[in-house]
Amino acid sequence: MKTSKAVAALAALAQENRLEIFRLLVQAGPEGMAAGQVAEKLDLAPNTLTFHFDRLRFAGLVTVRRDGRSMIYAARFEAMNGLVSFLTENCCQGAQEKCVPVAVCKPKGIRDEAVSRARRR
Amino acid sequence: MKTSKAVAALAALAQENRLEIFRLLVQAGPEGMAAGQVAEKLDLAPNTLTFHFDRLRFAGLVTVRRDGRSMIYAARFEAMNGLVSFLTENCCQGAQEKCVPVAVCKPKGIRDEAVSRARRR
DNA sequence: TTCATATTTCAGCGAATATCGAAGTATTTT
DNA sequence: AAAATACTTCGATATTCGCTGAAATATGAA
Repeated sequence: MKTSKAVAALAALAQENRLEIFRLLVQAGPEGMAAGQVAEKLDLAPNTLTFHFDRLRFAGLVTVRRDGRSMIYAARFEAMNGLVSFLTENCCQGAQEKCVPVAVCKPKGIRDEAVSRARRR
Repeated sequence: MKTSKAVAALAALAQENRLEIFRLLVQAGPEGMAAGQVAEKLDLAPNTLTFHFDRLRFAGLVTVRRDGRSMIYAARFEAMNGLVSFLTENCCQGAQEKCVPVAVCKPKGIRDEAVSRARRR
């Protein structure tokens, strides 16, 4: 992962509301959640929410799809794992048995391919 | 970990120079690095570097100690691991065998106590 | 078609951020 | 004590950020 990409992701998460949005999506899993549900759970104005979703999306941390009149947002687990491995890269100076540099989270429905792609970067 | 603490850490890392500083310290290990060495490696003005170190320190991501006329900065691995586990909290919806929620990195010289303290939060 | 629901776009404003140059402080060397 | 080294503090500035309110767009229901 490039530094600038990591900075974008960290900046996107470095805001109280956005961090909660992202964590909600992480816990919701790969199927995601409708924007309206998120708005309700976190008590945010719809336009504010759009603003935050845009930033998360631009940073590569979430995806969207339309379902009827709702927009379904979902966390991109590869991005999250990639960020974690970037942060912890070479953190153990040889004590490899104690380190878990990649593939921190692999929820149901996420195939191995995405994880190994993140590992390669 | 509280959300506001995580936001502070993410904000501290959400800047190109600071992220590189932190990664350098992570790779340097628990003994840390003198400010001057960091300045040289990353080609940063000393005052700018102080500004960034202050933010990392305030966010709980690094520690300092004086050694002669040098200031030695070191990454706080518990903080890093705590942040990672906060981000990935409950990310696997029951597929626990595939998840590594805490203690991602435990370098030489970091005792177990610090890791288990992070786990408790 | 008309209305209701779900979300996005736009303009604007106060607050926070990153960097720079100049001056200040602490520690070691001479 | 004076000079050099290693950082830190201060003041100023241009940029970015997060929120609000009003209006617009897209889809579904009546």
